[in-house]
Amino acid sequence: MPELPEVETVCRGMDKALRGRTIAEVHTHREGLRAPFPAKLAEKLAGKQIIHCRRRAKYIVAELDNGQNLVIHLGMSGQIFLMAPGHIYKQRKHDHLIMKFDDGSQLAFNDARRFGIVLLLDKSELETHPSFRDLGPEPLERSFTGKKLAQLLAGKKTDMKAALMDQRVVAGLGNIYVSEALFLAGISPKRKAGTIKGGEADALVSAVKKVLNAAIKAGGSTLKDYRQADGELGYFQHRFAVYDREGKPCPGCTCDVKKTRGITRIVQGGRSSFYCPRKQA
DNA sequence: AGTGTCGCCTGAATGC
DNA sequence: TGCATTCAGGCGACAC
Repeated sequence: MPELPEVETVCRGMDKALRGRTIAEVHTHREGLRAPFPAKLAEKLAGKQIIHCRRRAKYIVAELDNGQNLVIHLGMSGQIFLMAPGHIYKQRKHDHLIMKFDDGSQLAFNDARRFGIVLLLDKSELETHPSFRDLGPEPLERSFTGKKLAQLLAGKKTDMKAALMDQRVVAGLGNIYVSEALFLAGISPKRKAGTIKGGEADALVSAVKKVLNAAIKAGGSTLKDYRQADGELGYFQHRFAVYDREGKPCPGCTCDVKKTRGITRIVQGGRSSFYCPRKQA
């Protein structure tokens, strides 16, 4: 379940390992994932140099020296394995795309559930492609303020859970960090989105930035030795306040959890939300 | 246009 | 032990 912090961590690892590298060979082991791989992907990538790797929403964007961009979305279960030069590559189950580089580095895109996607886009398409066109603001940018969020939520009848999951409102949040941010801001996932404004909007934006930055920091510390061994990127240990903690006390809890039953799980739009009904109004 | 629901896919966890 | 069922969820497709 890679969300913004996990994708950011993967991008940083890829950038460090692959910036300036030239793609030597590409192999695909099936037709595609959620969508077919771009036609003649291996041919189109061979010989191109990677200028840098960056993130937009939950997409990894590797800019190539011909103006094209290799775009990877990890979906639900996608993982990137980076292997240092000299590492003997052993194919794992669900390794769907392999890239080899001029210095002997290798990258494997592994995705058990195949919800991931691979695109090859021109620079201009990073604005116009359906996957990018409607994306909302990056939550960690300065321009993402309480005022901005309140504008985006104005008039919305959906609940806050759905609103923050909507990539058109803000880009990069998923099920985990929506629960975490709403808890930190003291806002119920059931609140109608259009009612969030002023101080609450400010608090929510601060909470979003705080949970994302903390998670990125946690991910960064796991990156240290990523080029050793198999170089798995994308998942790291991170302690959550409410996510997947049904029935447990929330941080700073003073309740009698036996009576209050602690953190509550509800289903919204077919997805679990975790929250504290006593702290989140 | 905005909102809500479904299905894609596999593996881990759970139930009988 | 083994088989079946449930659940996880990003996101596009679709219905209303």
